[in-house]
Order: sequence, then structure tokens, then C-alpha cells
Amino acid sequence: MLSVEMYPSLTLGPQRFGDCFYRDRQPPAHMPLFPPACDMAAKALPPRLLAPPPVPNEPVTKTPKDEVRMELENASLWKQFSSVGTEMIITKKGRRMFPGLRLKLSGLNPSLRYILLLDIIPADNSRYRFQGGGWQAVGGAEARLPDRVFIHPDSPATGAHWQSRTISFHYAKLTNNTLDTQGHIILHSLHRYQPRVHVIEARDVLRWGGGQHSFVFPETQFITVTAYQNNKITELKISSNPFAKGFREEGMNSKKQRDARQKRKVSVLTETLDIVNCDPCDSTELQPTSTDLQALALASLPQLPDPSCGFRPEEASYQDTLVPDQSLDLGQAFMASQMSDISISMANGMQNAPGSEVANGIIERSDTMGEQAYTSTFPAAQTNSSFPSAPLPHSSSSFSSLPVPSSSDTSNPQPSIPPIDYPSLLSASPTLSSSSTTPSLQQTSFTFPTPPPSNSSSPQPLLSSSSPSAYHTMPETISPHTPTEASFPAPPSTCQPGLQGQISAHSLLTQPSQPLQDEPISNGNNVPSDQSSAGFIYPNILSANPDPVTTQPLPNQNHLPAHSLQWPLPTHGAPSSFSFPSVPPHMQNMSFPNPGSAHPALHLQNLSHQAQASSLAAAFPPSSFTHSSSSLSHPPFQPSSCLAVSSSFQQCATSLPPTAHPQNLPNPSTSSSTSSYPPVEISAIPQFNPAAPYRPEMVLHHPSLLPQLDPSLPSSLPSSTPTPGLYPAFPSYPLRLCQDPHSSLSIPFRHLYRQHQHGHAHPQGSYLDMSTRAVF
DNA sequence: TCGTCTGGCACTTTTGAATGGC
DNA sequence: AGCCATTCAAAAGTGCCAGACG
Repeated sequence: MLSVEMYPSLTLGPQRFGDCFYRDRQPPAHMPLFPPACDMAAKALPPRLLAPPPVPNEPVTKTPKDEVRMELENASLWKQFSSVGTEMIITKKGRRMFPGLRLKLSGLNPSLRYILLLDIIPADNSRYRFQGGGWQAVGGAEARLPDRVFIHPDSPATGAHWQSRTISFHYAKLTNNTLDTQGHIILHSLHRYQPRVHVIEARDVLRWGGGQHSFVFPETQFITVTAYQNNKITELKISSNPFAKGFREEGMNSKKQRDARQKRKVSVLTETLDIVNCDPCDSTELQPTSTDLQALALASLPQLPDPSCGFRPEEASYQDTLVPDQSLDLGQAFMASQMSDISISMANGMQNAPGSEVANGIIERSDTMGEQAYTSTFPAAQTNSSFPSAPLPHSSSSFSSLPVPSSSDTSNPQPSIPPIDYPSLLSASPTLSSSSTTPSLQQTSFTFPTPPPSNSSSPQPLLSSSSPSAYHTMPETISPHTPTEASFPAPPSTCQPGLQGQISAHSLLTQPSQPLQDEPISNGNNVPSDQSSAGFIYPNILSANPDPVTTQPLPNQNHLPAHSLQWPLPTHGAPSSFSFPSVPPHMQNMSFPNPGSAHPALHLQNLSHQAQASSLAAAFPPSSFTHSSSSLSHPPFQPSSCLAVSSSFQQCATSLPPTAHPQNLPNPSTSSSTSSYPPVEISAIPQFNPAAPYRPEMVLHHPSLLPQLDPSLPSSLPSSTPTPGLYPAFPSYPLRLCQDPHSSLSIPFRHLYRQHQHGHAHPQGSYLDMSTRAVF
């Protein structure tokens, strides 16, 4: 029996549903979020109990929805950043991601409802440092933080809704505040992360289940920072982000302008002081404007002895124009003198930032333009000059086409991997005019069947299911495959607000996707670059940092054709359950039928930090980031080719001995994309042995338990396996739903989580602590 | 001492209220 | 009175920077 006690890190977070009502100007075509009785049901919730994990007892049936596909619409922009080494600022108050995730979904059932989730998981268990122009792994990762998931504000919405527009997660914010009360996604600084997007069938926020599709875009990996380390990233951000327009060359906040302002302030102070000193009696002419006062105040600060700030010819005009005399309002004078520049700047800015993320979520096709902007701004990106990295790890043929930067430090025990050469890739794909083109990989996933209630006393009305039979014993539950419009009455006003509280979901991970059938990956060089815009079906664990000892390419989930990924429900489907802390038994589990242990592939999840790390290392090799575990060597991560590798590896892995190293993988270009993967006897692989020394649903699917249980890991690993870090390299990361404090939609879940009295005032609502940690 | 983080700054865009005209 | 467009200010989102912190 699972309980919240087993999940001490279960926390509440603000629900983002509110955004769709609260912030979006464009009213989303929302469907009712809650059933009419949601509030009543919520009120009846007893605290901190979890229903038994659903027990699968019926096979899953394949449905057409397995053809769900996702495209990263701004893949080009992401590639630009990834080619340099994407950095994401995280702040205490939360910082939006830029670039943001802009997605296009297809293949959904227009009449079904879906919830879209974004979560961000560690890409490895290393901490990074920017050294020598590149990112170097300098140690183990910090302990994992509470997992939070950003629910797309439109959720739940029909497939037609999702498919009719660009899906943007730009409202998601990242923070390094472990005590964050805003529901932002909490990350460690200087760690590498991989965003994931999950599409989950859901009749509403309380009825999840059925099909679930997870997508990973390797080019969206990033390293979190509190201040940008790589100047190229800064330049890219400034050139691409509208909010940073002021920092562009033509902007008012550009380096030149800032220097000019600094000089003006100094000049004002100097002249003022001179005047005061020379003619203290004539103060009437020195009545400073507010701007002058500010300048004076600032000028009173220690002057920066910046030799670079010396007078420059190009600034002469500024000096002459902006500091005409003392009585002139400097700010106005400056503005007046720069109006033309401002106009030009703004115009250019818009033109130069075609790939910019528009905060309002307006659909835009930024890829091609963004690419242009990038090439114009960073023509030397291909040189990777900022990454005098150590020599690449032994590049397999799969990556032979990648440019290998010269090594500046071959003796570096933790060599940095050069950034992905997206520009070169793009140049090789002139046809890439839009990332919206059909991805070369099919984002197919299997469908999680909703497990039937484990027993009659454990009703699970919250679960939707793709397995109609699962509802035979739950007449009150409507199959998610049933068109919901008619059967889903509008919720009472009190239910309008979205969830508040964090939901823990387990094992929302899907099995790896099968390659796109209609677009076989024939050659890593010739693969259209926007292939990487195709989402990966997240193969449970994303590992770009496989353990050296466990880098055997394990023919895990990859060997099964996606169309056959119909998993029987786990016998102890804990990993597949969404845990609602404090939810009464009949509402506690959001069951996500898990490809559980009943199927060999289920063990893959449980071996996330072992076997999957190795297989995924090939499937998701590191991007431009360096992982320099001394014993590890990664092929240069080429997101586009990575996809190819991903698919090809699925095949080759099955034919490789367990000890085969990913680097020895055959060139994906030689592997034809196919949907058929020969089944593999998982049990033949030690790491996949069902007799794991721990219960995956209790350990690997809950990071908080991992440290304590790590000692058991070696028993399932080769004796030479190094001691795991703070947490296994790639555990199966559960989903945790963050509720948006901005939301006024939280009423139902307020009841769900308001069992403790540690509420805190919040400008936009009251938030409560869970028993184990402050949330709000 | 160094690397990292934080808060304030100036600038921008976004958002919503206020205003005025029809 | 209602609708629409415009204006304005506040809020929020940026990167930069100096100082604080460990």
C-alpha cells in the first residue's frame, strides 16, 4: 500500500490552469474543468491517504490515438541556442524560459480531452561549471528538488483545441527557490535539464488516464544558471527575446548606451560639482530635474574606472547631443536625440528577432526567420569558437558527420563536448523552412490502459481509461474515448478555478517511440534538421550521462514496435498512479496505467538509472553540454541526428550484446527507420531482471526515496558499478502537478489540500503547507 | 580568492483601466 | 447608454551590474 508517507516530498504547487482564465486575453476554448460535483467530492477528501495502486488485469487495446505527434515549432530557435549551449536563467521569483516551448500537436482525437503537462527533469546527475568557454561537469548533482509539473493553462481541452493552435508553455517559470510558493518549477542552478511534454487523455483534471504520450526534444536541453555564462547565449537571448530588445545594439540599454549614460552621469556630476564649487551662490540654474537628481545620485556612487568606457568616436555624437548643458533634462534630451535610433532599433529588432518568443502566445512561424537571425548574428557559430572543447569522445559513425572542434585541452579529464552544430546541419538542410514540417520521427506512444479498480472497495472514479473494460465495474466513470461534450456538464462556478495543489504522478513515462515510418532516417547528415523538432516519446528515463559501467546498450523498450506497445497493467501499478495527497481513497489515484512489471519493458522504468541510462545515452546523447564524467565519453550530441540515433539505436541495441557501448553503435544513417523491433528477452539482461532488489514503484518512481534505497542498487548492478550519486542517474521521474496560485480556479483542490493550517497569505490567494514542507 | 547568487537598475513589452469621441 | 479607439500607467519580463555570500 502506498501512502503519502512514502512520498514525503509530495508538495502542492500553484496550478497554472488559472492562466487560461486569469491572464490569457484570448479566452481559450475551454471545456469545463470539473465535474459538477467536484467541489463536493473535494470536500469529502480525507487527508493523506492514497488508494492502493491500480491493479492491471486487462490488456490494453491499441487505438488510433497512438499516432499522436508533436512538433517543436520553434525548433530552429532552440537549435540555435543548443548549438551554443542553452542556458536558462533561474531566479528566486521565477524566470520564464526562453526560448519557450512552442508545440504543434496532431493525431489527437478531436473529441477527447487532453491535459498537457510540462516537466523538467535532470538530464544527468552532474553539476556543471562554465570553464574554458564550455560547460564542464564538475561534480555530482545536488539532491533532487520537489518535482513540479506545469499544466498547460488550456488543460484540459479537446484534441481539436490542441491541434488548432500553437501550444506554448511560455508561462512556465523556473526558479531556484526550493521554498518557492508560486508553483514554479524548481531547479538547481548549474545543472542540466531536459524538458518533457506529456499529453494525457483526461476528461478533466480529476479524471486522467487512458492514453498518455510523452515527448522529449533533445535540443531543448539546457543548463540552469543565475547569470549567463556564455556571451553567445546572451547575444542570442537579446537578439531573440523581445523583452531584451533594449539590450540590442540599437537599444536604449545596449552596452554603448549604458556606457554613454554612465559617462553622462559622471559628466553631470562633475559639471555640477564644478558649478557648485565655482559659483555656489548661483544655485537657481542648477535646479536639477528628476533625471538630473537621479543622475546625481548615481554619479555620487564610486565611479567605475572602466578603461573600456573611454571616449569612443562612435559615441561622440551621444556626448555632444546628450549633454548639451546643465539645465537640459538629460533624459528628455537623450530620448529626443535617440528617437530615430529607437524607431530603427525597434523595427530592426522585430526583424532581427523573428524567432522571438512572443509572450502572448501568438502563433508565429519563427523557425526560418529565426534561423536567418541566427546566421546573421552568429555566422561563426559553426566554428564553435566559444567551445574550445576537448576532443570529442570517440565518435561513432553515427556522428561522424559532425564537425569535431579542435581540442584546447585534451588532458582535461572532463572534456567538454562542443555544441551541436546546428547551423551546419541547417545548412545541409536547405529545405528546412519550417519546423512544422513533418518530423522524421513518429511520436507514437503506447496507450496506458486505465487499470480497473483493484477491488470493489477501492473505487477509482478519477481514472479514465482507454480500456473500456476498466469501467465495467465503475459505471460512474465515463470512458475518455467517449466524446465528452455532451457528457461533461459545465462545472459550477466554484469549480471553475483550476487545481490547486500539486499532484504526484508516477510513471507517466512512455515507452520510446518508434521511428517515423513514413520518414525513415537514412542519414545523419541528410536528415532534415527539423527532425529534431519531432518529439521523442520519452522513454521513461532520459539519460545523457550513462554510467560507465552500465552503458551497455540495453535493448529495453526500444525493441518493441510502438504499435504493439500495449502493456498489461502492472500488478503493482504504483508507478502508474497519480497520487493525490490527502485525497480520499476513491480519489487518490490518478491512475496512469503503467507499462508495469507485467511486461518486460516495465522493468525498464525501474532501472532508469541503470540500464536506461545507457540506452538513452544513445537515444539522447548530450547536447552541446559537456558531461565529463571521467569514465564517460559521449558522442557529440547532435539533436537531429540524435533522433536518428534514437530510432536506429532501438534497432541496433537489440542486436548488440549487453556490453556494447553506445559509441559502437552503427551509424544511424545506415539503419532504416522502421516500426518493427524484434522483441527482446528482457530478463536476459541483468539490469532488467524483474527481481530487482527494490520495488520500483516505491523507489525509482519516487526520488525522495532513492537515497535511502541506493545501497540496494549495487545488487542489481555489476560489482564494478560506482556508487550512485545523490540519486540514481536517471530514475523514473514522476510527474508532479503544480497548481497556479494565480488561478482563481482552485476551489476544488483547495479542499483537497487544505488539511494543514500553515496557510500563508498570498496576494493572489492563500496557499498551504503540506506537512513536510512549506509550499505557500 | 573565487565562484555563485542576489537585488536593484534601466529598458522593454504586456496588460488593463481610464478617457474621449461617436 | 453603449461601443470603439486611444492613451496612460502599472505590472511584468529582460539582461546588466555591483555587491554579498559561502
